[in-house]
Amino acid sequence: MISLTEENYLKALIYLSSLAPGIEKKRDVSTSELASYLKLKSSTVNEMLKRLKDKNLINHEKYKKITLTHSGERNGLKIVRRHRLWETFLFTKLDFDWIEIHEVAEQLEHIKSEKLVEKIDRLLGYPSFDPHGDPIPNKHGNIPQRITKSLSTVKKGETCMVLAVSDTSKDFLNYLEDLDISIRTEIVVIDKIAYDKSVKIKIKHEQYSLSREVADNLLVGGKFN
Amino acid sequence: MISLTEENYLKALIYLSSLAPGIEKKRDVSTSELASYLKLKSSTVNEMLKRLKDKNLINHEKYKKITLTHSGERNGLKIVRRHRLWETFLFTKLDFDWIEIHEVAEQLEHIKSEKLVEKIDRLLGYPSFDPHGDPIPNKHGNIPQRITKSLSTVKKGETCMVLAVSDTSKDFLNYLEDLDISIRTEIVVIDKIAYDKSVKIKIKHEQYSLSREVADNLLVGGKFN
DNA sequence: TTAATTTTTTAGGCAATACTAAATATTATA
DNA sequence: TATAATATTTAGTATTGCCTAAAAAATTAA
Repeated sequence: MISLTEENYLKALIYLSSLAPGIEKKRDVSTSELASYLKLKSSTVNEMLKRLKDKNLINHEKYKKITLTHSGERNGLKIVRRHRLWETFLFTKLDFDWIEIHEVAEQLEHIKSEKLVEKIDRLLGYPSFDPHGDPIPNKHGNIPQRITKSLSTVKKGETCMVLAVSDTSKDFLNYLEDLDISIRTEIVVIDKIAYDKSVKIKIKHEQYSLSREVADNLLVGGKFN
Repeated sequence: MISLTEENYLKALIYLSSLAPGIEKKRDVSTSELASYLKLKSSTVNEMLKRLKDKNLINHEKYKKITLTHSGERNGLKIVRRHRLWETFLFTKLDFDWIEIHEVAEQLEHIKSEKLVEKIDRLLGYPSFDPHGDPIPNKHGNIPQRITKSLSTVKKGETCMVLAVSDTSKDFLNYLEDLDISIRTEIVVIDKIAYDKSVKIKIKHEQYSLSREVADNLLVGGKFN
């Protein structure tokens, strides 16, 4: 039996080792990195690492980096799956805002019932991506892939569609909401300013200028991707 | 902040003091009664009582009975509300069996989000009764009333409708499922056997004989109640 | 109404999960 | 390479929520 707290550690390890933006292939994670991500002290994390190792969920040698075992990865992905399915449910079935869904899903993801997850999955029509555009691992732990690129790389004159964001902070999501940008929003790149790498865009006949930082964090695909 | 464990104590107190079958008006609850209901030791319960008292959720004097404060009652009813709304959701929206819904709802009832509960309530069309026929307290803690009587009290020849059960054990629910009896099932009382107080009934042209015990635990109302 | 029984409370422990402070190991820098 | 800086581990503490065993109070019964 994996406790709620242990589940959160596994989820954090999955995120830091594979899912965080910019990670190409799996990377090992340090105790302090995990501690700072979870906002806990290293000593606390260290103790938990012992327990996770005893349960064969991670590999960890004294003073070395942490990697997930097969079982740890499988269990971690299960939690990611639940989290993203619940987010999708809250967004599409209960009309929660894009911004509110995360913290409720943080709780719902720990509900222990295989059947419940499968029923929700079916109710949603077996979605591959959540409302943030992130892929939902299937029940076997396979992660659907989709080709996305940063809005910064889109050429002048091209039209693209927002598929995901690489920053999910409240500040960023709120800003996007102000701009009326969400998943599946169509964006036309009108101009690219060489000086500060900012981008002039058009959304439904409204023009905006996005800073380089914002453009970097908007992941887009072809219009019919 | 009320912890998950504290919520379960409050829910148990609401049940034992007001909601358990056969309770007409509120009754005080003893430590040992609560302990045995929660399958915990009296000493454990005793400690928790101190915490609940500190939080002004119960009244409790040494060696005396326990009563809920206004705040304790309100909070307890909130949990009952959530439990019954989730049961209704699982049953009507996800096609869970009558029998499976309880233990999943036991987990879901602790999710902390007012908004989620209200959204689920709306999705369900603001139901007054859950799939077991039990009343769902509204957001102000008011409990809808419905006149029900035991099947044992129905006269020979009368038709009635199952509205609730006073035993929700797995054994009993399974037995009802075998008989194809669920909420809103119509029952015609064909005969009442004085000898053992058993009841001959008809459900959709099928005849059965129910023991006194079973008839006692089936709560019915008039056909159009 | 005293004695036996039951209930409640207290005392002392344990596991999970967090903390601070101190010790130790590793890595980086001068 | 020696030292400074950083990371990790250990040791000791706190809280929640559970336990057993024993003491104290209340209730029941002879």
